[in-house]
Amino acid sequence: MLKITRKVEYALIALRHMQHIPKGTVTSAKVIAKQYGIPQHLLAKILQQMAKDNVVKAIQGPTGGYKISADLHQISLKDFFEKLEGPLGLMDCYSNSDCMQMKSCNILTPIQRINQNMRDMFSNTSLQEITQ
Amino acid sequence: MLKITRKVEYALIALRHMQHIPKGTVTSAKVIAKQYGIPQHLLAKILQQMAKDNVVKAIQGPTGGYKISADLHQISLKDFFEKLEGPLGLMDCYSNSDCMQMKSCNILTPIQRINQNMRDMFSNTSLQEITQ
DNA sequence: TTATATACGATAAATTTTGTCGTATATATT
DNA sequence: AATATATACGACAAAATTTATCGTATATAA
Repeated sequence: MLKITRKVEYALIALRHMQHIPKGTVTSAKVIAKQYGIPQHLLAKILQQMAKDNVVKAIQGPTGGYKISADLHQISLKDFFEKLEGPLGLMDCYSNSDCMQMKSCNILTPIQRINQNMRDMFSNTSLQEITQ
Repeated sequence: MLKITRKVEYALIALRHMQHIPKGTVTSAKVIAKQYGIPQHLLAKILQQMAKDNVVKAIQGPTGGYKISADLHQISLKDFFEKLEGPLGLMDCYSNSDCMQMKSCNILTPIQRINQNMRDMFSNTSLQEITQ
């Protein structure tokens, strides 16, 4: 429970890697995958998704790869997580709301408080802080 | 990602229920399960685990059931979560440490900071606050 | 032209979560 | 004493989610 997924983990590893090489340099999914022991194809897909989300920029062809294109100071961890994994909530009822137990549930309000605390925490942390 | 499990959810629902009935009253797993639409057998097991953890007390036989036995002010949400689900960490490397990528991992330190924030947050919230 | 990279949908494997079943034991009630 | 109802608990099964693989298409530098 309360775990981040490998998807997010791999994304963070890749970002941190790219942040620590000369600016503008391009790195391929293959190189990163090898260096950190990540399944190459899987990492590629994650990078592709980050490219769609305008976090990184993809360059095709040989000598191609990815480089960071966003200002990581401007992206909160919450936004980043939600780009990759969808709405952030301790329970599904915050995104789904088709829970059958809705009317009888007695912990909705209290859980909402914890949930908000968690969201605030991730909102107040920038991607930059993690990958720096 | 970052979800609590139904196990924890059911446990909280049961606790909150017991907190809102006359003190000393006993409630059976069956009654709670029916009222909140929870699988009875599953809830029973969770209550049994909480009994082992001295959060609730079990009374056997007909007219038996469970009642809260601990001072919920004294139990942090972190401790409660860990009683039910084991060590709390964003990633397995905090409890396992047999991760093959340990030496090449570049996000260990940064993730540790987030992890600590999360643990602090749950340490500073009592079960009472949630179930009151 | 070739080699190497991204793009992306389909599918499979693995893991974790969630739920069920059967049997044993305790005990209040009749 | 017999019965009904509750907890106790291990084994197992179903479901859901996460993680990984595969195949094919496209872009582009050399």
